[in-house]
Amino acid sequence: MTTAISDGRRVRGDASRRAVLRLAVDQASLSGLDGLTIGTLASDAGVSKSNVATLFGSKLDLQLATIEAAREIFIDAVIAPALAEQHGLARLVAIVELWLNYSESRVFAGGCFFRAVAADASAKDDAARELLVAIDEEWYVFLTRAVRESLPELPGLEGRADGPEVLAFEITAMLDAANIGSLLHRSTRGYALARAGIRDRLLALGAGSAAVSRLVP
Amino acid sequence: MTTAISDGRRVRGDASRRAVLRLAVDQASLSGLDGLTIGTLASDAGVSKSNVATLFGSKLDLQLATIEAAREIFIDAVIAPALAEQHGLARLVAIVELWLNYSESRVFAGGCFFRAVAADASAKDDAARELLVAIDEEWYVFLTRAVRESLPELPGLEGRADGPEVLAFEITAMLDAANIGSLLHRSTRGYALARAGIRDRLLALGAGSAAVSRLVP
DNA sequence: AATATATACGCACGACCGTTCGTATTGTCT
DNA sequence: AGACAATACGAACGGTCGTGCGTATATATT
Repeated sequence: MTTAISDGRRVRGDASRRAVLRLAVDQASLSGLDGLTIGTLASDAGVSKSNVATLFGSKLDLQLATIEAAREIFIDAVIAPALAEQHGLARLVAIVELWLNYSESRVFAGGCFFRAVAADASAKDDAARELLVAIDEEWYVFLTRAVRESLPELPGLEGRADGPEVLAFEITAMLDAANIGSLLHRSTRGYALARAGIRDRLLALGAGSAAVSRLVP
Repeated sequence: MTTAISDGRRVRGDASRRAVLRLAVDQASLSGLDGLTIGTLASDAGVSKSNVATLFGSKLDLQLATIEAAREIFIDAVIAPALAEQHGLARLVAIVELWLNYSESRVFAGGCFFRAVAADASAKDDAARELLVAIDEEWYVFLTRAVRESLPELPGLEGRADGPEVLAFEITAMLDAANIGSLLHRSTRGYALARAGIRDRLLALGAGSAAVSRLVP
């Protein structure tokens, strides 16, 4: 009589899945989706290996659930707070600052989850890669829209049909470079360079200095 | 009587090492330094597993040799041809174009070798990571010097002490973003965006349009 | 109350991992 | 010529991987 999805009974199981996934996203952000192993995960979570296996069915399903969990954490850390800002340049600047904070504060132990697993996944050809591609396109749509909504405050971008796309590409590039640099060199220099580079870019496009004041090291 | 390094006898062994390493760099560029396995490598090379093991001593030494081999291939593909260009903006533009070609033509099967293995290695704490950090710093020194030698042709960069460093960071960021994008999305769109972004950036800094004419999709 | 479902466990399987033996062969040096 | 070092191989080691099986328990549905 109830719907096919009967969550009532699965309260215990969902709690277990959530606890395992919280460890999984950190482990995957450090070692990639292949470095994510059921045995290590079970040991860290204090449960049996076969339990983790039955909870997620297969390794691939575990990877997919891990990616989805990381996506929700990312939304909570960056997307949702940015949407709380008002339209326009203020939101665009907020996205940049929130993203840099998301990377620098190590919401995931290995920095940005999606950059950490992209290298491993891009060489494969399974559902995990497809999901990551979809999430990446989702990000570009979100960021490009934020740029487009800032056009009135970025007069330098007028008359260029691909202006928003190029700027979204440049911003993403610098965010990723800051993330990678901080992981590889174990310093915060990349974050300062990204803030300086993006701020200069926005100022060159005619942004008001007050609007970009959030982007200072 | 001869030097301690007697390469004469090792001709056969060196040839074997080279053949294995040529496969190793491709495999590592696709699967990372951890995905590089002695068994698969031996199978692909048509030799025994124990042979590969004895040729390189240990897994770590194999990884280090693979990184060194990739470094030399990268130098041949990008650094050396760029140094053949004259000083200044021409060389800087050549570096960008050579790098994009190096990534797009898949000199390594998995795109840029160093970006592919950086994710896995940055979470570890061994000699492989140190070597990759040193190579990355080597790259930044090289690129920053090329920017500095272009200062007379980039008047927009005057008066900014950290100008060359920021520009080198931005260029590297866009090159990496093009590389990652082409691998994840399996399209060449990222390369066009990187060429457009870097060209616009150089033009905005006062570069002559002739000097950057190489950067067109 | 009876049945079905979802956790959770222990156990074992085949496969692959990196490493290490013993051994044969080849090339280099004294 | 003889001693020595470097390839190359086959075989086996302990370890971990993902997966499947049987079983016990707790919850939900009938």
